[in-house]
Amino acid sequence: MTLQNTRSTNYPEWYQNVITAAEMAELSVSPGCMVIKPWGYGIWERIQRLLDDKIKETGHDNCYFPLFIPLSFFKKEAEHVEGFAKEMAVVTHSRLEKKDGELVPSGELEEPLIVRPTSETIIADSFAKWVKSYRDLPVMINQWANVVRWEMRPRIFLRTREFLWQEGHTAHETVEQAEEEAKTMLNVYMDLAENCLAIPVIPGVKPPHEKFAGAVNTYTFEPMMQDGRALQAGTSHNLGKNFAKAANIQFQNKEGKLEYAATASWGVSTRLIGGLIMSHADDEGMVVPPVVAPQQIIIIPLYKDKTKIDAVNEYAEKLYVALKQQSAFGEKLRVRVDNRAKEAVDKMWEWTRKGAPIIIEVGPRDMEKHSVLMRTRIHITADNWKEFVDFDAFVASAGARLEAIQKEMFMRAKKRLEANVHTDITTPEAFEAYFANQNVFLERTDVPTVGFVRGKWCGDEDTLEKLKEMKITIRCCPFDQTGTTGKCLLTGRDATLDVIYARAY
RNA sequence: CGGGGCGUAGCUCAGCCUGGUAGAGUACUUGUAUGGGGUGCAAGGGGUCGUGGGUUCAAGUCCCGCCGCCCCGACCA
Repeated sequence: MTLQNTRSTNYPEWYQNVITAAEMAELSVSPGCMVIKPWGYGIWERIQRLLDDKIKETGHDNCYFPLFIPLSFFKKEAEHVEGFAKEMAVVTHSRLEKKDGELVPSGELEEPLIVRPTSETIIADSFAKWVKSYRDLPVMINQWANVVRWEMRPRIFLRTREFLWQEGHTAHETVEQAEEEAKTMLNVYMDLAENCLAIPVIPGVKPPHEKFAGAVNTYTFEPMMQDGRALQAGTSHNLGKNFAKAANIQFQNKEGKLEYAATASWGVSTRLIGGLIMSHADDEGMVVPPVVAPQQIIIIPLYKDKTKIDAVNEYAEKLYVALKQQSAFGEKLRVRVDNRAKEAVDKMWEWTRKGAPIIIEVGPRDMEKHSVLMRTRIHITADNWKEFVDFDAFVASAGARLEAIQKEMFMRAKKRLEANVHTDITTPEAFEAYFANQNVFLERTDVPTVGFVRGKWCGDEDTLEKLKEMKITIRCCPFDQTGTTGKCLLTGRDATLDVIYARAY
């Protein structure tokens, strides 16, 4: 089976095809929710493990807060509730009763419970109990959890009603410290994106109208998908004293005076997997960067000569054992022998669709030559798709090969990003003409493509309406501001702020 | 919540106009010939045709109600 749609013919359908073909996830019978299948969940587990280490290295500890949050908690921070009110799942009853043969909700709760869309409010409430003195600060915690946002138009991995994420929450003595925390964690995320997921990003700060509801500053990194759209992959917020005031997180400072703490929060979700797909997958299916691949090397024994099945199995096992002792990226290799009772060629294509970085086939011919047949996923469409490599030479080079694949994947994506951030659009007319085109696969040459535009923004109120009209968003104000004065791309007025304009998911 | 479309095998769909034994491709099982770039041939298993009612000797097909899903809008840290 090849994908029904390609990136060129139908990009959104192609995305769905990849997920199905790679057996990463499927839509559940429960509307708007997804079933994450082993290969997709395996990638999430890799992300979890790598990020969890970084979270702990930066001084945070894991803990767990309740799924249900009393409705009243959301009344405490006005902006916050406004940001989430339209997508909350509300629990109003505690049991079912049989009435006229129908099961109907009964036992109405005194106070409705919200299924957490995010946990700032309930965690702030605990922080208020935990923090009495400046000696109790900072509090630095993280939780791995599921959250629910009742999205109207779900898209698998990108926008589902329930998704998995981590949310870090911290409390500090000063707003400056909260600010530093937010920036530190943005750097952790960028490290994850670039060095683990091989996704280059543009970091920056969100403009005021795109901030997290209730935040002082929201930091973000914005990768570019293969159709030139941006995907908000992770954010980090300096919440200032807003949530502390709402939840009454107060402490006595060194002078003995009561002061409100400053808080920060940060999160990334399973949406990263959507970003991974749209950054790396091709028309043959998924391509997983070696660092996050649940299995990095797949060994497929060839059984065409039935008299040699045992010998081939033994040969495959020998290769497996040898590879398991090798390392890449400072970890032992993850290798699997696929000896399921399926045709070898079917297994080979299955792992191709799943995007395993290296697929090895071993058969009687290889045993004689003491070699293996190697194929790297990122070169699947090249002419020299297969390579016979000496057994020992392959074992010795396996780690380095995976590291080279990781690097090449990152460079490919970086090249694409750099080639599609346009800085030569300087007038509102040129801006409108550019975004009049649709977002399509960036490698198409038959139609205009659309990427990011980096240009000036005056920040005036009337620009927001125009953005909405054009369905363009300001992704971020990049950290590397030029400081020059130019014309706002929306109004033509003088402006000095550089921003990234793009269509987004 | 407005506009449009669709519910038939695990999946993609035909059959409906013009009522008369439930179909194809694919996937799955078995056999066979194959086998290092996606096999060929043969046989087989799998369906309350979304749901409730109506018309009829007879309903997947015609009529009415309901439910669900998809697309376009609105909405979307």
